[in-house]
Amino acid sequence: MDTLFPFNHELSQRLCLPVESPTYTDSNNNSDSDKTSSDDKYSLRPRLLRRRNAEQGVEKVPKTRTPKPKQKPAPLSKYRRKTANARERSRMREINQAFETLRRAVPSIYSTDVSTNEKLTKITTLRLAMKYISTLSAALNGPDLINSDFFSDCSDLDCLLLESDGESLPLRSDFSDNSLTPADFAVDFPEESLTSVDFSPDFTDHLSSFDPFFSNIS
DNA sequence: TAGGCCATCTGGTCCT
DNA sequence: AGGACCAGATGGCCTA
Repeated sequence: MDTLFPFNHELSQRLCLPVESPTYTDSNNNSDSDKTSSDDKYSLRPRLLRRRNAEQGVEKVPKTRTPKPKQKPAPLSKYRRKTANARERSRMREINQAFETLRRAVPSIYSTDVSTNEKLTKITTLRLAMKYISTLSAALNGPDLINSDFFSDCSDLDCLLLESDGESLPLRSDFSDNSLTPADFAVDFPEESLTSVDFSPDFTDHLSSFDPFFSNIS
């Protein structure tokens, strides 16, 4: 079994720590030694952490009396586990509904891959939305810019995604004047919610030529 | 068959 | 104490 923990074993020997042999239980039987949290798997043991911090010059935290080891809380009862799972499912459902709304909010010509009729993945949706918002913001700052961005430069989805990696999108600066809110781009919002944006008729026509969504804004 | 995407379960942590 | 949120693990489905 030690072979599964060569790192721990070697480390213990180097640091003259007592070697602990891990014990295993199945996931439904949470014994005290069944500590499979990310802490145990990915962080260093406290003593090793202190040593490394000292080597790196990290300010030493005054040692306080070590509290008694925390009692591991008992696993949830079957009932509470079930209700927690149900809540988690409904939380994920809400997130997915929000993704669906976002899919509809990005220009419809990009909301499906024409060749396969597949819906956008979550990550693709986010990237496209970032790009879309960025482009619209740029357009609001100067309508001339719109000709050189989202709608005309890229003729295919791959091109858009390459440009939508989120690395170079000036979103923060775009929204610094508070003239736009994310709600302004959501198709599910009533027209009244769009009043914070001052769209001139000419500019609205200009945008409508790219996306019918803007024909509703006047 | 490998890799991507997704839903679900689960345990940990934080907050009220 | 219980709920919300998060991230890891896992397995299913689909496509190249």
